[in-house]
Amino acid sequence: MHDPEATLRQHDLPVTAQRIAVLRAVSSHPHATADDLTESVRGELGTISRQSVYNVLNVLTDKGIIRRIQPADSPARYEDRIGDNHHHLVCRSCGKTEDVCCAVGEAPCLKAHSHHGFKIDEAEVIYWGTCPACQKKR
Amino acid sequence: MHDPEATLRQHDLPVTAQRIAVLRAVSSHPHATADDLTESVRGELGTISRQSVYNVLNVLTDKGIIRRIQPADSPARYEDRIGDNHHHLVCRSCGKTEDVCCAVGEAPCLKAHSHHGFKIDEAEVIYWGTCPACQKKR
DNA sequence: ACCGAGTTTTGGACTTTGTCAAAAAGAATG
DNA sequence: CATTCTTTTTGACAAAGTCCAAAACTCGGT
Repeated sequence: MHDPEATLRQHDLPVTAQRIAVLRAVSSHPHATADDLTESVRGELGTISRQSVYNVLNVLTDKGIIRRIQPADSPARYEDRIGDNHHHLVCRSCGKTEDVCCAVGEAPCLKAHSHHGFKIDEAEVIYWGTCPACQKKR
Repeated sequence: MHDPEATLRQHDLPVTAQRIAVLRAVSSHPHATADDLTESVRGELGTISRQSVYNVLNVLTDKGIIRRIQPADSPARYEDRIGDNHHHLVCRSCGKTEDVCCAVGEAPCLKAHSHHGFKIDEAEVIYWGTCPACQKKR
């Protein structure tokens, strides 16, 4: 995400300091939670309301500018990297999240046949495990 | 789940009316939420506290007797069917959840190489889409 | 069948994550 | 610049779950 301002204009979104800051924060802290991002934005802007962070994140998510991921037992996390069908690796004990490319060749995970009459539009894969740091701790 | 009582004893869990009822409810209402299950158990026992339902569900989940699934934007759901590595198909608009067998042959989804030093123990797949009923509605 | 020790269940307060709504402030167009 | 429409802010609220202490129950031994 090189130019947050341009990105906003491309999507017909009024440019505000809050949006620019949130966008930058998401970009530089992949997989951060709304809370993490609020912290980060406050460091840059001084203040921002909790609600605004949510507003911005929701708008950006709706426009497809960022992606929201919601692993079990964790608040939602946000990321910049979109449209490349990658998946996630989450640590059960600390929540650390990493990106992984689709492990099984050319996105076969998307080829699920339409089961039960559902119209499938996405296959979400989460690999659960323990991160190196947490492996040491125990 | 034919004999909830026997199942409890097998796992060294004291047998209580609440546990039997919750276990039966999970068995007969696959993918139900804690709230749904509370409803169902109240129909059978008359009363049960909200906390007890959570207690029981947590114990059963810890012991591996039932499985908890937590799709985004939905409260946790519980199921009986465990150990067969099946995945889920969730309707984005109504939350209806169906089981699907691993779509790509013999569980290749579990073969993710250990990335980033993580020790991976599970690959969770959720197929997102629209169920037949919700397709008609719009 | 009863007792006692140790678990469960209960009820109520509390926490976390997020949304709703109305008023104040700010961006963009002519 | 002024107007209009959107955003931001503030504060209340909602859903899902957990924490804690007291009361009730289960189970093993007698």
